[in-house]
Amino acid sequence: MKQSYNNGVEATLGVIGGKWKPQLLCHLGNRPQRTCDLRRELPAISQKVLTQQLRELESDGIINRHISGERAPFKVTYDLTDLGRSLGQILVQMSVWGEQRASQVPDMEIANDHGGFSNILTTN
Amino acid sequence: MKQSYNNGVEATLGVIGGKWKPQLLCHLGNRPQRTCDLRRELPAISQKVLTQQLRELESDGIINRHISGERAPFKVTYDLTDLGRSLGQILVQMSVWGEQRASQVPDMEIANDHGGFSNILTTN
DNA sequence: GGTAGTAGGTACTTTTTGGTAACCATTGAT
DNA sequence: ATCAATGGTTACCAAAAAGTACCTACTACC
Repeated sequence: MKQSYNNGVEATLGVIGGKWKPQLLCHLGNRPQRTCDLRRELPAISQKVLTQQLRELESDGIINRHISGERAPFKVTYDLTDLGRSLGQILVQMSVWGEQRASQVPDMEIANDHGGFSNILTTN
Repeated sequence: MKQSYNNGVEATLGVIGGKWKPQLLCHLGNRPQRTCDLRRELPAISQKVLTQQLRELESDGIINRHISGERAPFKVTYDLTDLGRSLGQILVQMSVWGEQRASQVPDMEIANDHGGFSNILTTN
């Protein structure tokens, strides 16, 4: 089915808009990661949702999935594609804007800054 | 209730992430608009959701609401706050990224480009 | 043989979000 | 007197997103 957006911003939100995607992208922005690494770094995400969001990012061409080993236990690694890396600037700016805002609004907090994207900033 | 985000990107998505917010922000980025103007420009949005999203943007400090007239029919005008204008760059970049992506993915289209944000680009 | 680690799937439920339809109050125009 | 325009509100419903719980399959360890 052909998906239709009203503007570019929506199209972009369709890619980075999931609840966990920003954090996943950040961790993958640092370095390639295995599934179990991501689960350790984001203990609150369930397997189902993790797999789901990784599959979506993969089918959107943002990350690559590499499997090594023919029989279980498999070693599955994810990393950013070039397209994924091209989101870096946007994510950094959103991160900065959001952090600045959170620091000014008393009723808002950034819990455990998994994914400040400052790391991406240094590597881009 | 204190709202908590895991990182700045989520905090930003909390503000611009609604289904109609990017479009509303774009139209308001052009010039101040009345409720009925917005409804004419976005015929698909329902009254309820329009009011809802405008209220959220307002309570997030992104837009201002001005009422003129004491008795109905009121004249209600919305415009961007400084904070709202500070989102301009991010929205433009997201717009550009999304449009570029849509032009490369055959199964994706930008329907009726309400809110390309190129206008914001020129005024910022 | 039991347990933990690895990567994932499926069924079901809950929460969040968006949409429909009907309503209020007021004014001005026909 | 009735209707359209203006700017909402409310109760109810539907769809989307996320979460829970349990399942597979294989290996290595003790």
